[in-house]
Amino acid sequence: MVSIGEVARKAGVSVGTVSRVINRNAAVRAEYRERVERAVRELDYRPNPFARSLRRQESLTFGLIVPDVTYPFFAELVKHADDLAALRGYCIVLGNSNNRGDIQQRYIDIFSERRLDGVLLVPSMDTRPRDLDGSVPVVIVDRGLKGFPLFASDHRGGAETAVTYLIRLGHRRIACIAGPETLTLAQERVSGFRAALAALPKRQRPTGQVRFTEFDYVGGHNAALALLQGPARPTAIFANSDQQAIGALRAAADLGLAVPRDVSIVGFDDVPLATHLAPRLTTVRQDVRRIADLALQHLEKARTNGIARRSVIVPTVLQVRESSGPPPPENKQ
Amino acid sequence: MVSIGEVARKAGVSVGTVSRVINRNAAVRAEYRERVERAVRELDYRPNPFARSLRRQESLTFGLIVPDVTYPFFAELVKHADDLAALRGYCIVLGNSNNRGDIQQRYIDIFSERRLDGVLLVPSMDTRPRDLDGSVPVVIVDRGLKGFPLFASDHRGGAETAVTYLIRLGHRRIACIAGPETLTLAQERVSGFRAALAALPKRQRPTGQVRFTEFDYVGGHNAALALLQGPARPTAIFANSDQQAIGALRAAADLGLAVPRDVSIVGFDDVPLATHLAPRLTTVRQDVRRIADLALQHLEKARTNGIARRSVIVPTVLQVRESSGPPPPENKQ
DNA sequence: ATGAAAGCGCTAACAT
DNA sequence: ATGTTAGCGCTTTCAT
Repeated sequence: MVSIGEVARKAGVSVGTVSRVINRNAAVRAEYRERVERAVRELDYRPNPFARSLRRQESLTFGLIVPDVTYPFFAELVKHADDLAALRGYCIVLGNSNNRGDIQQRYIDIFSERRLDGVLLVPSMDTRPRDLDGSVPVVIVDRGLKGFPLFASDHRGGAETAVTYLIRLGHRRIACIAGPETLTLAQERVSGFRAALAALPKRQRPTGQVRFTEFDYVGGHNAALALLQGPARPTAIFANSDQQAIGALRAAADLGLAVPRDVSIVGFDDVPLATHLAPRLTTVRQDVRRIADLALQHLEKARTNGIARRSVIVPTVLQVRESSGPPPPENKQ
Repeated sequence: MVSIGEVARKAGVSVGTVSRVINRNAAVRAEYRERVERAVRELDYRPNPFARSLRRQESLTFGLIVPDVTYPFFAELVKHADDLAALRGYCIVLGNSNNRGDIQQRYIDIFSERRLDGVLLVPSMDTRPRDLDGSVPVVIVDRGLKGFPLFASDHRGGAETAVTYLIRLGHRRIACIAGPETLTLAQERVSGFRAALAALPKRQRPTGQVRFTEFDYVGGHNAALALLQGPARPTAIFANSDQQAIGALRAAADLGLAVPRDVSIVGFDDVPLATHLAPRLTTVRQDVRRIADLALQHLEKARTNGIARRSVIVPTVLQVRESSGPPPPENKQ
């Protein structure tokens, strides 16, 4: 590996000058600059990042901790974060917490030991990380820890819009498959769900059963099975993730129910898969890229300005597709 | 940030001794060791990783470049790689090449500039990376560049098994939705497909149309649409990814065809989603975790032994589920 | 077994 | 505008 000293010698200048040329931040005589650039090229010189980080106290690296990359929504988040970070000259090191608080904590520790410049944290369900105002700046993304500033979608508003849409369609028995009860994210979507129901006059107010469960396929499948086999079968299900919605689709198929003829299903996230199912999924679109961008931006400024003190809420958009429609005739009011 | 010097002072020993205690690789008098350990604890000392990397010439970090994390198979790979790397004390920095050769190349460059200890590369479709025997050890995973050593599944064998199974079921018009023609991976699966067909005596040899396309939902959807609307509609489709198979499922639904009654569909990968669709997907299971493990293991040894010279092939297992069955009666032979 | 000190490769402050 | 040099924090050799 060629060092800055060798470049300096070859170019016939001092290491200081070479450094100035490389970092383009100081005036260097044109002739020297060229000599240095040529030497760099000929020796194929790459500055040693460890030395630079040691000196500058920065790693040009962010950590990203997600509950599970194999959930399509998080995969999307990872993809955008990676892309946007690269645009800014940063790398992303990944931490897959597997929905476990202890693993999440381990990654926070590792990332702060490694002196990353910041961490994007999508908290896994069960634990509030200690040490959040420790050595590494942390920004919470997607789902809030109660009371912590957050970069996320308007979960409540998105849910309310979706359910209002179902009500307008004529549904009066609407169920909600929510996320794990411990997550504020789930609470917020449920509260949007309830708000939509509450908007109707009391006497025709729809009934709204809620089931809290995992955000994944299995959670949605089981919850929908229970709902659809229970008393007063709902004519519409509002699931809090597309994965749950897919599980619900599967449950409907299991029971010989057609979607949307017998039951309407609405999801949340609008992952790519949503448009490739039969039927295509009606769902609440989150602007993941924008969320990632804002969070990254914030992290980049964090060293100078300190960490976020206020939450940033990004709007969602309902995508109406085939999996929702009017309720069966006998249920119309 | 507390430095090793401060620890040494507090413990009343030299920095050398502190270093020896931290790295547990040298004999240190028990009394000193304890004094050092206490000082470390009380000061909450964490060795500076940049200084260590600078000295040791290692980063304890691997890069992982995938065509697209949002493809469930790659998400799975990333998850396992992350987990297994953490077990070994390594971190994974991600590079999402977006199926583009130029971005892939950019990540290879970035990763070697950053002096990562190794790179796991799942090549994107169109470009052979230059500089493969450059500064950073690279291991190719999943899909081969012609002539390069590779850690991957037995693509050919997996395909052959799947198609043989369809033939045994009685299918005689079997089509193959393959990956992009430029990938050896696709070629190998097609060759397995053809080998299975060729095993039958000439006069009853099934016809086997092949369509090369993207590995994603859209590719599968379009290919299946064309296949199912073409002359001599196949009674079974062997798709080269679960995503393609899902697209094919959608195509069948579009055309009012029931699966598996009118057409059987088989996928490849066995991503988690495969068991959560209606109908559940028959598919070829890849042992992603094992592949990731072997590749990582190899990378860890690479610095001493040099990079792989031979490919490692991991067996696959056919998972029979609901999306496949005997052909419609009128097609039985 | 331990301390002293060189040196990894760079940046930035200082002197000219 | 440029060269010289201290020092970032660690590991490791060398002496003892």
